[in-house]
Amino acid sequence: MIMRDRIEEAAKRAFSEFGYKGTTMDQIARLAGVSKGAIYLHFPSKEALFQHMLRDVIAKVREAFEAAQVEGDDYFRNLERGLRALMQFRGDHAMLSKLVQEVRQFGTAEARAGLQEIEGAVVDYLARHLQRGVELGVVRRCRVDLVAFVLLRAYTAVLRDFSPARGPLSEEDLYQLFISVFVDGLRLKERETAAEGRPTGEGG
Amino acid sequence: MIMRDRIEEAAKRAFSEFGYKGTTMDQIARLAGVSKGAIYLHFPSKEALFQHMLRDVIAKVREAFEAAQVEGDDYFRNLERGLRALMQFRGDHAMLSKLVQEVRQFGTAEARAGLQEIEGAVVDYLARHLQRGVELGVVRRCRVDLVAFVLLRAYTAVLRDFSPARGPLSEEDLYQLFISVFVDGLRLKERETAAEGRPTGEGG
DNA sequence: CTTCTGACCAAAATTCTAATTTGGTCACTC
DNA sequence: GAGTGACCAAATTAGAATTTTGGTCAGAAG
Repeated sequence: MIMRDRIEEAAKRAFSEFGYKGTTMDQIARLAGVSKGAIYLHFPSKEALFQHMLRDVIAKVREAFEAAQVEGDDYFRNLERGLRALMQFRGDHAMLSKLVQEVRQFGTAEARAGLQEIEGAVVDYLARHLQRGVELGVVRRCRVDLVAFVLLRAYTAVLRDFSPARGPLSEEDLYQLFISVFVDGLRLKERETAAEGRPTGEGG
Repeated sequence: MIMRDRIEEAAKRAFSEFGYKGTTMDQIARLAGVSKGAIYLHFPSKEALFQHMLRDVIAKVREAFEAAQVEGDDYFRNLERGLRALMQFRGDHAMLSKLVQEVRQFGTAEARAGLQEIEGAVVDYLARHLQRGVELGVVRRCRVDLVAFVLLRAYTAVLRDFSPARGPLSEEDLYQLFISVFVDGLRLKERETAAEGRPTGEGG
């Protein structure tokens, strides 16, 4: 069983450095110090090996989210911290960021499908997290799958496309956005008017 | 000046049908019934002509948003109707949907830049709309540019990537998402607990 | 037997080159 | 001055030649 581990280790390194398309089975075999045929004793194809490695990534993503949770802290504070941890993870995890680059640069179908699979898993996980919030009575009843998807995409879009183009966002900016848009909602409640920092109530 | 109009009309038709890369200056000239040199009397390059046509699209997008507004109706109802109109517009407007397809299929740089320009203009427009809401006292104070960006991206993502993969969304689903996530916020307020449709307050 | 190897193959990707097409120009016509 | 279209360098395409790649399998190793 030591051989299988060596193959997985080599595959992880290769996919992380060269992406899906840029990695060859020969390369993995060489890196693992085994023959090419040996790989096929454990995995039926390059794509199967790749998808096996993706499962590792998915597990790690969850761990990153969970590691950001602080026991006893406010539900939404924890959720926001988790979302930020997910964003951080994308930059830190070599294989993930390589796949993102590969899709952008070459549009490799397998890499694209892989990222979609990861996103799907993360959305599922987030949805379950939200569902727990609903059952705890802190989150409004809603289509948690849809909300999870929107949260993830919103964070990704803001950090990837907004921030670089229109000036960087501080953690505080992001947290304020999260609270004011998603948590409290955009509608200004009557009783909040005075607290909004407007000195007088006179409106044009 | 009739000649310039003929050129613009031909350019619009050509870009709409063949995209940026697929359209040639000869083609536009033929379609407009003028010589190629004539085009260069009015536009310094293919790209300049293309960007001129984009300004038309941007104006039309705004009109589509405004046409969806109902005088006297609730601000957020109008906003949601406007967002849905923007989504509709993308599918209906030939040049816009062709550019989206071109970017997906070939990744043409000019088409990508064009779409970004349109998005930027729409976000600016939406941000001003939100700012008016803030001044009217119906929208919470916030970074309207960031919120406008998030709203547009959220709607696009849901309709383009969520809905096709996980079953279609009715207008009602979308409106509920909009209200519960963006307008009222995800946080369940104390007084709402009873109204949420849960018969008794007992929670496991 | 099972575990593993590496030469081998068809298919896919890449490279090289010739031929075509394209955006843009300009001497010329009207 | 407004408009034309032959013309050009540069970019794109076409397609054959070559290399690389995922996957196989007869046989070595244990």
